[in-house]
Amino acid sequence: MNKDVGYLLKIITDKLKVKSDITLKKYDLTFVQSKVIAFLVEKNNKASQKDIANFLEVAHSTIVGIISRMVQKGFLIVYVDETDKRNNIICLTDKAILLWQALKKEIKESENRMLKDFSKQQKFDLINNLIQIYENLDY
Amino acid sequence: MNKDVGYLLKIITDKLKVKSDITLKKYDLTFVQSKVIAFLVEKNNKASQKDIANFLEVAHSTIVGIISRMVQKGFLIVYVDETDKRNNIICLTDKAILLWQALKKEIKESENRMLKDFSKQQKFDLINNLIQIYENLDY
DNA sequence: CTATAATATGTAGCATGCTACACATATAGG
DNA sequence: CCTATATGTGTAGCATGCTACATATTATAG
Repeated sequence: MNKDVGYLLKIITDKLKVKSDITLKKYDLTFVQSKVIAFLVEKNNKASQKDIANFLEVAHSTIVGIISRMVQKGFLIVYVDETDKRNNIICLTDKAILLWQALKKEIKESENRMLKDFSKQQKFDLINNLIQIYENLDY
Repeated sequence: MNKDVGYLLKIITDKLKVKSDITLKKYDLTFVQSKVIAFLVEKNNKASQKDIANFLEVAHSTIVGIISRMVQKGFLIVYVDETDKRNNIICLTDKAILLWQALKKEIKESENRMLKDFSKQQKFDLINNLIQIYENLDY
């Protein structure tokens, strides 16, 4: 196996996405879509489109498609913020809220599977290393 | 910052791709395309389409687009293997070979920037942890 | 030899990322 | 108030992933 870190990160991320998409298919959700629901739950079911883009750290144009597909499937509702008409406000539908407990379990299990047999210290070091790499990419 | 490992891996990979694409734009190449050239150099400038897909660990259908764009731009030549007509054989053009030294330097620098201030031991542990995560995803 | 299985590639359709450009709405400075 | 700037969203066009299906070629079993 090639041990270049950039390469490893890429193939892990691809694989994680494929595996997660398979797991989440029974809910009619994708990996990224599940992250949007998790974020909205955390934010008490109300966030602007921009907030979601900031959380996922993607370009605003990327979010447009993700949200519109989730609206299409009945997971989200979008309305214009009347106090600042530039903002789209995004909320979960009942359908999404009802899914949350099961979804939360899947997300936790996915993380546990990924870090199977990692000690607390190893996890801590790994996370710090990843944050360091993320920051090193600000050049 | 959210410290979920799956999330960290994703945003690092996205950022690495964006940064690399900017760096490689002067050669008219993308991150993935540079990996194809690196692989072909390593393989003495001859590999099947399938070999490249295996190396990048992507579906065969993904490779079709990557190779055809690289052929379009004059970096690759494709011909059918006469000893086994199922295989497409891929080679670098002179244009790609002439780029290689500069490209190699960029790839190395990218890796160094990413792991700036990591000790040898830290790098070693990180790589082993990543390999472990990759294997844990085989469930 | 011939039928079946395995292997390699191609195509269609989709999801998720990006940049570049356009437009609407708010905010701030004069 | 009005103009310039900042902020949020939308669209177009592209690159890179995927699955599912189709086709061509080779290998293998009977």
